[in-house]
Amino acid sequence: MMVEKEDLGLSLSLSFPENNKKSSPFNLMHKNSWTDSLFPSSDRSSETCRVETRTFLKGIDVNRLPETADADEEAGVSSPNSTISSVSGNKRSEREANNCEENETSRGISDEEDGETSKKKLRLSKDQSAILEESFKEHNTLNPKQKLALAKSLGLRPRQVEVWFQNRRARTKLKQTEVDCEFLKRWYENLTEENRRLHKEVQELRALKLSPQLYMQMTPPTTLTMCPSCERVGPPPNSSSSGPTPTPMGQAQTRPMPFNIWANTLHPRS
DNA sequence: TTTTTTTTTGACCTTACATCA
DNA sequence: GTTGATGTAAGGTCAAAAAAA
Repeated sequence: MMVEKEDLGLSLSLSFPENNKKSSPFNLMHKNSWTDSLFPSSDRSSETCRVETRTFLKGIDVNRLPETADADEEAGVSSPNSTISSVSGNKRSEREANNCEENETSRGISDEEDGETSKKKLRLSKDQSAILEESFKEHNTLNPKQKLALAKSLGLRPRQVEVWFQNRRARTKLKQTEVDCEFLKRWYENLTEENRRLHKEVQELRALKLSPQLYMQMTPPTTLTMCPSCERVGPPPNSSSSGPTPTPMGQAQTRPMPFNIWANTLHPRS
């Protein structure tokens, strides 16, 4: 039984660094992956095969093109728009069935072994995922050579690597959007609170102005200084408050607004 | 332990865009 | 400059598998 779940989930934060720095259609007849040629035994168990693959992969620089990118693999590079996948009118289910067959063959699972259940979806192994993740950290896109090399080193088809990267980019972006959204939400809440507080302060000041005697005896409830160059309201000389957190009445409240609110909190966008 | 629900993820489709001959 | 072929990014979707309830 294959239970290889690992938390390779996307982890994004408000302050993560910018660390990141795509076939012919599936050749369904081309079922011999390099894994097969490496591990030709037909009755080898999939686990044994994975262990050996793992051993083999140790020390492989997945971003380095292997010395010989064989012509068959090159021909196997596909794009999502490859003519056969989108024009030939293949039914999805047919393709998936065929792909599965191919995948399992490349993972060392024979057809006889899987029999009727050959429609099972491929699940990348822990090591394959880890290597893909590592590679993604270095480059979130792959040129054809990198894709080919990575596919070869992982025993996958270039198309699979391509798809993995496409999904990874999409899901990273989605996750980042959620983070951005959460940040904006908190920002909005703080602004709302600050606005409410300032309104209240204005009301109090107006009330005081109506009674001049009292007004003259009062110390200013708020001491604000204005930056002459940028014309932003800055903190008073003794203020220790920072950020948009609400402060009690009578204390200075400042919220320096950077030009780009993401600048110090989120990754720079391209 | 079994069943149901939710989440994850591999794969695909479509559209838009860029590049090249 | 135009056109067709090709490749990729991005957004959306589906569905199998795994995890959680």
